[in-house]
Amino acid sequence: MAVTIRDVARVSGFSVATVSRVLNGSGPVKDETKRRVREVAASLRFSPNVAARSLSTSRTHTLGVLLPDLHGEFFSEVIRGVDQAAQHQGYHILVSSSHNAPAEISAALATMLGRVDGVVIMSPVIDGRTLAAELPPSVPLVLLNCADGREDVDALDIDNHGGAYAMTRHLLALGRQRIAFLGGPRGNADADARRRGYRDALREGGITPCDAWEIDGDFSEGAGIAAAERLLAIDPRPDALFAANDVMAIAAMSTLREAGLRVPDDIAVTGFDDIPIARYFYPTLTTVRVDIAGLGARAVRTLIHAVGHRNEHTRVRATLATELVVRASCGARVGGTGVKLGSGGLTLGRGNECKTPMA
Amino acid sequence: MAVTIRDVARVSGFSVATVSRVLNGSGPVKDETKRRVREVAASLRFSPNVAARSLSTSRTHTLGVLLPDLHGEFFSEVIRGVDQAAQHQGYHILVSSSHNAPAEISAALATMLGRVDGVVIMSPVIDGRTLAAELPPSVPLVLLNCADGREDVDALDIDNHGGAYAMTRHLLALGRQRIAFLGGPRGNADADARRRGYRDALREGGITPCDAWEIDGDFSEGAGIAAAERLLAIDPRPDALFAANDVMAIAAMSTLREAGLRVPDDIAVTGFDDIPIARYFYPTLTTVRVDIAGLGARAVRTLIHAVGHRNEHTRVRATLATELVVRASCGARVGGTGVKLGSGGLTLGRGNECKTPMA
DNA sequence: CCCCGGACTGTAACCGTTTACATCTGCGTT
DNA sequence: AACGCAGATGTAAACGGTTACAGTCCGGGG
Repeated sequence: MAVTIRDVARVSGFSVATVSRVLNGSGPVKDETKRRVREVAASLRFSPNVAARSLSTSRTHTLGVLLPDLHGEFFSEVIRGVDQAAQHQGYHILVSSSHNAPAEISAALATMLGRVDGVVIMSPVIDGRTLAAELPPSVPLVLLNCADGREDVDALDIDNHGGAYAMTRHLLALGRQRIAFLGGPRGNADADARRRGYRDALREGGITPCDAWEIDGDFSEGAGIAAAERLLAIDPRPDALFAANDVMAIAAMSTLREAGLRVPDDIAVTGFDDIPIARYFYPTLTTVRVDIAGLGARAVRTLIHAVGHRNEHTRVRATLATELVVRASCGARVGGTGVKLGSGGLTLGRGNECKTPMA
Repeated sequence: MAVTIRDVARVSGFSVATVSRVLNGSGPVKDETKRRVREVAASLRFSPNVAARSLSTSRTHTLGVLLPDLHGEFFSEVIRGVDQAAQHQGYHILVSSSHNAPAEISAALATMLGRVDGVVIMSPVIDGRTLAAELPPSVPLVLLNCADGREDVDALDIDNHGGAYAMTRHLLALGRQRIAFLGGPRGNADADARRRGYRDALREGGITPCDAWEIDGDFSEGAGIAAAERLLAIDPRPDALFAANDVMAIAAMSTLREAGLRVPDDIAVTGFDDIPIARYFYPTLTTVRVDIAGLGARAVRTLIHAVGHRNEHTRVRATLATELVVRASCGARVGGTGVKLGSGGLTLGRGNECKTPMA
């Protein structure tokens, strides 16, 4: 039915080997022959059968992307970065989400196995060792935001600790004394690192972290609301709330305002991620910017490099910088007139880029 | 290197045909044989080679998803719905985005062609005929939110017109006289239908749509800001702004408040989409709810049905209902005390589900 | 003149499944 | 006893590429 390489060979008068060589640029072929073969291939609208090709080369030119979830802008940004980089290098991406339990990841990986040349896994809740063990060592793997990875797999994450540390220091510098923290789920690598950054900054500022100021959340709007309600009951009330992501910060801020508090006068509220909407909220949200799409793109570049080297490359372990974005919700008086709405805010700090190639 | 079906055959003492039959549940096989084969397959950790299988069956168990963009929650919701439904039916999804020009779509389709059993394309800016022509008629195709599709392809969209109509009627019912509309890009199917809904409702309310009240946007935050600034210069100033999506509505609302206007007292602002954050904004945003994930899921079900019937099925053409969600930003006094924050709002209207199976 | 090597091309063996067709049972019918 | 039939299994031919290996041709060095 479809036109095959044999048809091209027959019509052009050359053998399938020559046609293949022309189309793949492998082996020496006379210019005149190339021209003729290409001409015939084009006129027959020949397009090589992908399955046949990957059967004989055992390459799929496809990368797998496993995400825990797809809610919110965070994960779509990951995909965006991944897709852009993959497309740029001629790769396709197979996306699979809703994997939180090891068993689910394991099943997803199993069905992906022959379909992809490598896998990017983002899984803040499962440790890297467990994940790496699910995959044959020949399959390249890049871990994103994953705790406790093995040394023999590539791993990228963002500077959660540095970002949270900078934010907390910033609030302290503004004179806030009682800074509450609304965290993510315990055991989530991102959430835990942000919590540590918060605590370290407090201690450095001479304040002992206290349990009453730390509220557990789950990165959802609902958690933001619940946290705000709980905050209103604490006496003395904290004068700042640092939420581990923007979504919770925004929901909490709404709830606090609804209850009659002024933000930032009565209480400062800040977030983490810098989702696009953060700067359009009222008051505009002070937060920590994270280049999520950049993280995804970098993961793909790392993965394709690994694929090209048959997974026998030097492993990469890198932490991407985060950036403090100061807007109105923290109460900083930027330039004496407040923050111009719609601007990106003022960059006050920057995490460290640390890249450690492994031996 | 890897274990093949021949290994399983050899070890179990049966032929490859029998092994294949057992593993695929095709053809009659003695129970004892089944047991033995499964046992051996499991012990050897046999996993069939995907490429070989699709070479001989010409099925990939993979669906392609083409999106124009990946910014914002809208598209990630599409993917979420698609992924969920696909996973549920044992299919994988190949995602590709950033396709706005016909040439880009065409190229993306070409590289996808042998890798997928069917394609979902969301492309509000390119008409359905052009898209359908890019694909051989044997490849199942489902169009999402696409204008002017051919009758021989499945097409789903959402009731943009009905939603916009309901919103505009609602604003009129609240006594707003001068309702401005912030649209999407001209030529975008969603945007155009929402604009028509707005105009039709105005006319029905005895008001002649006027150009001065219609502002062109592009669904971005920047467009919301620009529109708000332009609105402030109009005399007499409109007493309501209906934006064609939530992102623009939120940005516009921020800008208007920044300029000293009270929302909704001085001007009502409403949106479209009901993104999760809409109910946490201050004031909470009145908008039109759209079940985007549901749209994606339905697209996949339709596509898999088409794949199963070799694309010789009865074509589906359906419009998914939208729902007016009344919160605070429109100035409605729900229950006399305002809208409870965090609630889903009050459902006042519902678009019509219309499903027209084609002959 | 012979031989060698490099450029070019062809033949055919793989890659690992599925499946049409053939074969071989055993059993019930006529 | 011959036959038909259905169930169980095996054989081998696809599927459509890539590529190792084997030519063939030609020019230059010995």
